[in-house]
Amino acid sequence: MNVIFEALAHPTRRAILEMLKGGSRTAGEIADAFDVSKPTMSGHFHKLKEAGLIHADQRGNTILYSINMSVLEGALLGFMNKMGVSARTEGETT
Amino acid sequence: MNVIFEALAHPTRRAILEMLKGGSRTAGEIADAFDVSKPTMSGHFHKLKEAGLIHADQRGNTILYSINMSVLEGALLGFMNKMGVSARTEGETT
DNA sequence: CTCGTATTTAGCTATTTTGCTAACTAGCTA
DNA sequence: TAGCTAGTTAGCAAAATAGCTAAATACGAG
Repeated sequence: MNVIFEALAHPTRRAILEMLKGGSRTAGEIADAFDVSKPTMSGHFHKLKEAGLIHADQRGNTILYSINMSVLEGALLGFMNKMGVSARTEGETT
Repeated sequence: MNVIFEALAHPTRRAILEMLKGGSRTAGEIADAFDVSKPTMSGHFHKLKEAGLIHADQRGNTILYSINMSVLEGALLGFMNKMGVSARTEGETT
């Protein structure tokens, strides 16, 4: 849980997740969308991966990253629940 | 928004918010509940305050801190919304 | 096998964060 | 006013973060 909130603390990493929300992208595609070097982006990927927020899929020469929505949801809803912030997932009846 | 996620990135600060969820507490009461020095706690209060997540109320000799739930809710729900995570506040009909 | 492309790892620097102790400020009480 | 209590500010050190360039790795194409 802590590693997830640490991963979410950087605006670039939140933007990567937002971009991935629209579908999987290669490391290069994502990197091109930001104004930092590829190694720096690679470091961000690493943190997101270590938090379990994204998943890497080697596709030949490239790496296809995709978001792990359930991990993000779990962390956010879990924290909201602990904080007494009322929120529920679509369809939940509690 | 960024300042809020940065504030939420530290486990002690999240724990402070969780403690404050149960009602207002003085700086000393909160500090006593954690195993770090008071100046360190004061630094955490400062970050939470600068993020708008807590509010300080001077009561004579002591400072009473309380959580600003709407700010926390706004940030979490706002981010979830941007990420396409389905969540709504209690009673919302959208 | 060699070359080019995609991406990460290594190694470095600058900045920020977290924590500490010591000192200061403000308010209460005697 | 003097002294206590509550809390913050100042100043410092250690560690983590974020960024860079250069080099390494891995794969596919020729």
